[in-house]
Amino acid sequence: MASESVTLADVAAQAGVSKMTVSKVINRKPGLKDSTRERVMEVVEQLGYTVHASARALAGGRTETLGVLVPSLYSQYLSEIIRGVDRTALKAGMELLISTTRRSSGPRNTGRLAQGLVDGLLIVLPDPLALDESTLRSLPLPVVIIAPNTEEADDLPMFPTVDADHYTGARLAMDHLLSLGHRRIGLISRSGRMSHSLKRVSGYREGLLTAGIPLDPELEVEGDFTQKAGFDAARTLLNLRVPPTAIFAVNDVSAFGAIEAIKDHGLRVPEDISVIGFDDIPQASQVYPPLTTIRQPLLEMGAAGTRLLLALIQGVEAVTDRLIVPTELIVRSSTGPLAARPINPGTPPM
Amino acid sequence: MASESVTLADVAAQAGVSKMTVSKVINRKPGLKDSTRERVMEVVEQLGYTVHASARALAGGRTETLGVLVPSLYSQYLSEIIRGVDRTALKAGMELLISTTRRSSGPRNTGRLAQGLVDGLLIVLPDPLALDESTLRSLPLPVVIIAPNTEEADDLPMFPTVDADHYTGARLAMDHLLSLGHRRIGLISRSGRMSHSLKRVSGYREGLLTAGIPLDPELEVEGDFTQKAGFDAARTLLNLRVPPTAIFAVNDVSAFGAIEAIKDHGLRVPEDISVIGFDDIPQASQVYPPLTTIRQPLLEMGAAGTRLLLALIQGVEAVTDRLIVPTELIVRSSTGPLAARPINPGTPPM
DNA sequence: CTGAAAGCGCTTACAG
DNA sequence: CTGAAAGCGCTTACAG
Repeated sequence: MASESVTLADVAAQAGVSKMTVSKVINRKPGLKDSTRERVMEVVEQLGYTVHASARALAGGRTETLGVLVPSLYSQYLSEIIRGVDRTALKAGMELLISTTRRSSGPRNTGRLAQGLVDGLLIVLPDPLALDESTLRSLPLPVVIIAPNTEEADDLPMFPTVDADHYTGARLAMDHLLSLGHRRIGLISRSGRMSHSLKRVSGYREGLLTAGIPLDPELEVEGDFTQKAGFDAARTLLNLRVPPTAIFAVNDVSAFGAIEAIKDHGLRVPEDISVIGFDDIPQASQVYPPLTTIRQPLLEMGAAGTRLLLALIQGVEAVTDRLIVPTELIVRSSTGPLAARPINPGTPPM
Repeated sequence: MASESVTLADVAAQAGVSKMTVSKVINRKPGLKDSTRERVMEVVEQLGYTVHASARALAGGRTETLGVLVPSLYSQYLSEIIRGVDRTALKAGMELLISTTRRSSGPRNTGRLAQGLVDGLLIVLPDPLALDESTLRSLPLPVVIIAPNTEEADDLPMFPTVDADHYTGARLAMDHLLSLGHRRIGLISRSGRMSHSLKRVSGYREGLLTAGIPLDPELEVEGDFTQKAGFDAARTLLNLRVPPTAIFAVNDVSAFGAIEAIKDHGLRVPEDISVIGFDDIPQASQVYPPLTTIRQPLLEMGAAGTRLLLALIQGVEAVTDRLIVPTELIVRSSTGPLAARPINPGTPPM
């Protein structure tokens, strides 16, 4: 299978020029006769020559490649960010190499990425400090961190970060529900101290308070970002003596579970209960009913982080070290105006 | 940020030995005094030295890294295969570098992977020939293809392939439904000529025929693997004069859509209608009701492909060039025995 | 407009 | 048990 590799020297010999000249042609450098350029290109085609990336990296430093480090490939959330990175990298003529941080891998679990294979590194960190700080500090190349899901983002002063505006997004969700007339609004949150989730919970509470509605601890149920937990949490909410007329789930997947639970309970979405999610993962528009949610601009976050990194690589001073990308309300069909009639016959209208 | 890179030479100088000796320590080669080994390791730790992957690749050939080439990172299907690859690679002490085939990227769109960065390449090809044949032929390194979704797998005689047993899986699904007493079984297929889907359709038809049940074209509705299409297809099936009592969707996502449609129609799963999917994506166990489905052993496929590749790299002759991994019936809660009473009051029991 | 030389950081035979 | 030399395939100054 392994057809022998063709090298620069082979092309040079075949074309009757020096290796340098071939190198210049390959790298589109100026200062060559067009005829020379053409002749070399012909030989390149004919021999099927491709640069040996490692050799180029060793010699020149430039790899024309960006690295992306993710905890896993296991969520659409991450895939979407990577898509944004991919597009922007592509436009800039950079290839992409992706690697996952693995529990038991070699030293400084950044895989091969920090070892001279790429010009810069994008680290996507949805979990609190998946990499330890000393690992981060010793990275010998430009780095940008996307979605640093940690309260202590200030602990990472050495790198620029990109994140979405979770708090404002949650306020957007609450304003939407409030404007539809809902006053009794349930929350499906996430256990633990993920800062994303905490900020969204703050948005929920302050949205309520700002509207003059007192908080009711009964209405806040913990989930864990899974559909199952969303289902269970919604069921708890539905069994309240006075159930909510709307539910804000801090992520879409929980919202899917909530919708299942509501239907299962014999009620309809949004006629009887409205549901709003957060994230706007691709599936959000494909479920039934299509989910109203807060779009977390994953694609843009990937793109913005990439642009930042590209600037760093070129030695340009970053405009900002803490980039916050705005979130957006996406109204679909899972939310609607507060129904005139009470949900449980016998319960007085609120 | 870029703390200057520490090289082999730095370590050698600091430890008072030759570069060769340091190299031997790093690569765990025999023939060194333990005391030397220890002294070098200390300096390595102290200086935070890591090998420059490119330099090693250039000099030695060995990169201790496997490449995975995927069309995108955008499906759980692919992620799951990669997980299998990741695990097996990890056990073998190999790092993983992932890249996507991008429409407008450089020559021979295998990204940087074919350019001396890895010892071997795993290509995951769920779409028919995403890479053209000449690209494939000129790959100068060991290659294994996973899930070659094409009728013309024989067009790729140069590489070993790994795939799941789609036909038998579909037969398993039909046998399950048939054994529950269902006779009128709807199919949600996929348009186009994807061989995965075609094999599953064959399993559906031959399952029916083998049970002595004639085919009814009305019962076969085309989807496109999305939840929305599954929803629509199921609705079509439900509106038939004599609707099916069970539905086989050729992928899980379509099955999710079908379940939505059934609930939306005021019927229950599985009491009124049974639904079985195909793939067993992680979500299948998280939806409500948990989905009965055919498990496509994605993880095992990734692992098997990796083992094959590892063997190729070591120059071992592959045991087989066409590895077919068995599928498995996973019974959960979306299927049940044929109900005694008819679905539509007024329709005579079958 | 083109080329000969040096060197990137490592490993592989080969000596001692 | 340890080391000096050559070379992997490229690019970067520097000449001409």
